[in-house]
Amino acid sequence: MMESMEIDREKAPFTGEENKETKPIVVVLVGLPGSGKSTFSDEVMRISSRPWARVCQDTINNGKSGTKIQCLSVAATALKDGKSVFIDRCNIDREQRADFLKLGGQQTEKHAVVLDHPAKLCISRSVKRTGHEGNLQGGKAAAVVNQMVPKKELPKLSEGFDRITFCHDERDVKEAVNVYGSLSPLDSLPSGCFGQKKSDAKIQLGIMKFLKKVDPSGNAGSDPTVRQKCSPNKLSVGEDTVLQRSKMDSAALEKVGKSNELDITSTSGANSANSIPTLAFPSISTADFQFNLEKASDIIVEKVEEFIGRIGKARLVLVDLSQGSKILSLVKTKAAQKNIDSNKFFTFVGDITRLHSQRGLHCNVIANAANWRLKPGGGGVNAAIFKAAGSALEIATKEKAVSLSPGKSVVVPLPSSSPLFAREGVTHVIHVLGPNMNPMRPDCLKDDYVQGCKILREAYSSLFEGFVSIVRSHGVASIHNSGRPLESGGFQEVIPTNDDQKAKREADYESERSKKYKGLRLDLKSGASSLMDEEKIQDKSVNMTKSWASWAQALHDVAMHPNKHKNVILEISDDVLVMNDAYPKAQRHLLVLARVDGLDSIADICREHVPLLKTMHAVGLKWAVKFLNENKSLSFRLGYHSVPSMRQLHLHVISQDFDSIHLKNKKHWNSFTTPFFLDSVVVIKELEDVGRVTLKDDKCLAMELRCHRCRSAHPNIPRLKSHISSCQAPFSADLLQNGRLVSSTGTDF
DNA sequence: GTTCTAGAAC
DNA sequence: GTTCTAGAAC
Repeated sequence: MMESMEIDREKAPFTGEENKETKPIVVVLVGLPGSGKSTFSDEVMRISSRPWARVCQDTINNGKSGTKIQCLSVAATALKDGKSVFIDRCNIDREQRADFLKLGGQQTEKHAVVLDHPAKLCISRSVKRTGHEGNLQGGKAAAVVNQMVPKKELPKLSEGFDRITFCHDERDVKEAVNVYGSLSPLDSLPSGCFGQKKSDAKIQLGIMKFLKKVDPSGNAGSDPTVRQKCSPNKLSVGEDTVLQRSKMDSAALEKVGKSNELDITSTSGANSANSIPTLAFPSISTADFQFNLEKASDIIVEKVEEFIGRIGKARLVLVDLSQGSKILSLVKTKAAQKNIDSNKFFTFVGDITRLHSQRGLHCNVIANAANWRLKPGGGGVNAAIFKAAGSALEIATKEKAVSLSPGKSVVVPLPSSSPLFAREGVTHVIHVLGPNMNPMRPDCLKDDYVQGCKILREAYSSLFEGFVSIVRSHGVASIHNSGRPLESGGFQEVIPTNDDQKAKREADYESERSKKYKGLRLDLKSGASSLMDEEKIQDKSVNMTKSWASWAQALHDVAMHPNKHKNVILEISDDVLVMNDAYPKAQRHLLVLARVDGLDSIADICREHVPLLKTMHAVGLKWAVKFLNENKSLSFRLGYHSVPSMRQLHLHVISQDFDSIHLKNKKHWNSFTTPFFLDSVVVIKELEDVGRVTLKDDKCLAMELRCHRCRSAHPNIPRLKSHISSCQAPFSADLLQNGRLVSSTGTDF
């Protein structure tokens, strides 16, 4: 496992220097006439805060069409001025693009944006356009496009591009416009191929075969200059800042053994790599669980040796985030000593959640150094993988198992809805739990390395067994032939739970899953969900109103059945009732409840409720004044939570001392001191003026802790509370005006 | 909404 | 080691 600090280096994963200065970008637009290249660049330039120049061959000669040489010269000038440039010409084949890839040398990023619309569409567009300009007869325009179609050769990373974006429809184009348009002068984009259809490779291959231009394998390796450029032996770490992406990748690749005939192309984003099933795995138990590195590296090599004969052409890759990783170098050395085939097993530096997009290494399976609860969090690889894979992985994991014992693993097919599937091509995650030697962590084995080594061996056996089962059951075919990963072919180890708590969780699991995830299970079951599930899903889609958990019903119950709660009610009428907040967050903290059934929160309010809100405010204000008469040092705000936790519309009347043992966390604080708290007077005014209330996102609740008076920031709740106990700064003018703050010195009464 | 607690932060 | 947060469970 990697430490979380290392995960933080994600943005500059290699040396941390990559992003220090941002290079201008040469964006080579690729597309037929009428594909929208000019529109694309215009759109980006319109919204971008970054300096751009559009180099358009059609207009470069004082509005008339010019030459490629002119384009190169204008582009070079723009780059010298620090501008990024769009090369707005068809750039339909490799040869046309090659010279633009030399622009600015290594000081520029080279991108391609492919506007790959159907030729029919391009023709109809360019016919219209040329008709307008009167340059070409419609028929001629069609002929020009048609002539170009067979020459179309999609760009590849091996040509020297750092990044290629394929757009197949208007939605893709819009997305790409946003991506480039929102780049600030300091931003850079991740390297790699984005949006490529699986069929592209085949079409491309067909064209190439037809033209006999390129090695039909489609490999960049057919280009000797690239191969040489990529030779790991020619690199040293110090060169990284000026290296281009393809070099970075190969530098990141720490091949086991001394051979340098490694198929770099298979790791540079070329399609051929996608066809080799590859398991990327972190070193298990050596980070957080403090397993001895020497022993761990022995076990890794031993287990790799045992399994390497069983995985066919598939590959195992030990991954670590840091360049100087001890475990990588130990394993590398030991694997070389044992002459393990370095094409099938090697070590690799990179973020395991971004091996394809950042490092060009496609791994269809990744291992996760999981925790026993199979839950996100905990830092390191586990946190990173769950974060990168999104909720889809959590749900898919729950489908397979709820806990894991040390030495065991569980194979989880990754739903296509997961970003890891879409971006990285990961089809399976194998969670594996190693032995813990860290006394600070649960289930520590103390120094029992006899037991520890046994469990670590089991862990790798289980992991590799899982990978073997994936390779054997569907392997290559599953990676790209379907829109979603196939179910694992039988292998999985669902761990029987062995203590009461775990057993309880497992028992709860079924009912909980049906409660929480019924709407999401469509992703998991490929149209084969049971009738029962479908009924539940339909129910959910019909009933769109928010459902409230049982604990959130308390206020509703009081409002509907006040007789049952006489002891807590301070005042009651037909419309409203007043009660103390059960967990007051300040010296004085009341709730004024609406007694109408069906008004759960401020989201249900519209103009017709203004009289009710005015009543609630008047009642609340009356109590605030009463409290002020008892203690003139207090001040009050009356307002609603944008998104309340408890059902039944309720107005908070809360003194601004926030002196309470019940105020314990950030959510408490921010729910009363950020825009999440909607002042009653403001809500009423908004309803009267525009007929609806603007709610605030619950992002407010995660904001930093700031004093509500002087706005100073504080690192944690205790420090904040200590500060507010003495801060006497005046409240903001905004609060003092408009009657939002009720105090004895205020203007309200 | 609170309580409980693992694990992050110090 | 203690303090504090944040997520899960209710």
